[in-house]
Amino acid sequence: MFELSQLRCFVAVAEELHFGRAALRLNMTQPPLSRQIQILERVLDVRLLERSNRAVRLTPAGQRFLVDARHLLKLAESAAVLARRMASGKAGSINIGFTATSAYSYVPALVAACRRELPDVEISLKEMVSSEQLKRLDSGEIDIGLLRPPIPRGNLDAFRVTAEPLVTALPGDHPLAKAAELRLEDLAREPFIMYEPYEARYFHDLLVELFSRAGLVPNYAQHLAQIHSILAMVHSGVGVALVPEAAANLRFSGVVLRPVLMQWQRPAELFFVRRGDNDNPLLPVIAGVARDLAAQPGSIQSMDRSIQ
Amino acid sequence: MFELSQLRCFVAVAEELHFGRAALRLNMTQPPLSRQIQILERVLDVRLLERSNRAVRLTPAGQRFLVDARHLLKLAESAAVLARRMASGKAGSINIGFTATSAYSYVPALVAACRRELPDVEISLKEMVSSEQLKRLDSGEIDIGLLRPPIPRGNLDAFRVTAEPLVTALPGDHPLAKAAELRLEDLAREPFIMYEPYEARYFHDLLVELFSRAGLVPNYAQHLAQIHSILAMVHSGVGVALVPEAAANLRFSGVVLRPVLMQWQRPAELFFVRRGDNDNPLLPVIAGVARDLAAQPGSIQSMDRSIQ
DNA sequence: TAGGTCGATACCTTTTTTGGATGGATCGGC
DNA sequence: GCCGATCCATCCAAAAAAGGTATCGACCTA
Repeated sequence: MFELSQLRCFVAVAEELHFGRAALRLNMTQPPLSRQIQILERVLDVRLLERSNRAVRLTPAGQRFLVDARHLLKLAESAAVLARRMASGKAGSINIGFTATSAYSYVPALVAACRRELPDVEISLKEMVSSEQLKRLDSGEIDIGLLRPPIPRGNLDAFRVTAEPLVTALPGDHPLAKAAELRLEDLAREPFIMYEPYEARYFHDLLVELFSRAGLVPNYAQHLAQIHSILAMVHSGVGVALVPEAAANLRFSGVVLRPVLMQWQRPAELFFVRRGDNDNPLLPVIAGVARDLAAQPGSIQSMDRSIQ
Repeated sequence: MFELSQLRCFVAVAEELHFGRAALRLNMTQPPLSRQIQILERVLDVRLLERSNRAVRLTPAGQRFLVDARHLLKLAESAAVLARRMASGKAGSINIGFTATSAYSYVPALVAACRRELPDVEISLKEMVSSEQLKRLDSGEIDIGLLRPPIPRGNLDAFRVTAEPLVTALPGDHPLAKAAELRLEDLAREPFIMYEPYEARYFHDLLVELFSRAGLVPNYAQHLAQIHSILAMVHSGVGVALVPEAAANLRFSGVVLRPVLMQWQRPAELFFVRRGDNDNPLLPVIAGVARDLAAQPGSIQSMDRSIQ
């Protein structure tokens, strides 16, 4: 089979229709160029150029082959460029897992930043609970997890990307909505909408500890896993709830969010997690983007901080 | 830039994930194979394979490059195949000029035969008068001319493909239509529709000589260039005409064709003409098809010989 | 017919590639 | 934990390929 260097020789001769000038262009002398063309013709078993001692011209097969040769050279070049881009993490594809709640704050910001800074990167997003993400990280089905603690020891690299305070969600016409700030004790007296202990284990355990440390026993009206379901219940007057601040992005009409005073506080944390031995060259680049984004909290935790 | 041989090396290693086996497949030993891969990686400035001393695996960039490498090799192969096919005259494109009258008989048969025997050949047909064809043959705009005599001396190769008798065209209700066969003298007494002396010079000159040799002076009712126009005039009762037998293919209703007895006969001839120095490899192949077709007259001169 | 042009060829030099031998690292069995 | 096996990388001498100079031979021009 022929080689790409021979194609370059052929294209030069076909364009110059003159071996001497083509050789000049290729930074070589005429005899080896003649030989390369001969080898190419012998390998193909096709006469590509008609050399009539006074003029060089393309045969019909040569004309056709010239098109293909140019095409091949162009493809080879772009394959090299693409490989370099992928190796440097400027292109490629990556699978990201995220929790349902992170979709209200961090995930859109991360995706937007990646689209802006890495336009040729294909990001595929999959919503799944934290434990599922850990499993899929291990199996390699996702490259990045955006998940809640706890993060098990092992070959996982992780860093925190958001830490949001919890705020109270209550119906707009609720008496407590008039206050600018609530205390945890106020909530314990109201019917309280709680997180599911399994599907929303992180928030469930967080609130359990919160109330337990404050010595309060809330009045659970309902258990739900999804924040939007919880806000819908609040809206219907079923009770009040504690939700991460980014829930403001849902703009649930008729529901107001109020800061809540607590003795013992712990923010809702989201971690960027990846396997230490994942060699996808995009990973360090996207991790950098994710870290930069986490460093400027204003733009992340809540895309619109006005709490109505 | 890299070479195709290096792509073949890379594909083999990527598929075997084992340098030794890949080298075996490539009919070489392992050390040069290792080096070729290293050269490829250095040229690209991209790590394609992760060699962990116990296992070989593709990096993400390598995975992507493998796709492109396979694609390039496939394209190179098909470019070579196509060049060979074109050189052998099994593929390619050819420009054919033809006269208006030949479109009723020989041209469709030739095109059909080419499509059948040379399915990958692209035939472009251009109708033009014989003199125009000679000009375009000379300039290289057409490769083949299907034209009427005379054919000038020069670097043209030509052979006759059809020789059709002239037949009389007359209205179905004409008194002479009852006869199975007419004599030329019968026609000289009728209003006669004649060919244009310039645009249809061949037929004009042919008929002029015909009548002159028979010592007849026809009564010219009208001069026209195109056979279908002439038949339309016959249909309208403007007069009678002499047309090549293949005009039967037009199936002009209300017009009948009758053989005509002549002392001095000359058929309407059509020639396949090409430049001697045209190196289109399709030419000899198509000339062969054309010659074969000419050798079986039944299928050509008239696709439907029944003269109504 | 002499001089110039241009691709092919001959021949030599340089570079590249090849393949056997070997090195070094890792894994598995005992 | 040692030993042998496996496997890729490296070294080196030999072979092959490519490149360069000089020259040939055909052809065109003057």
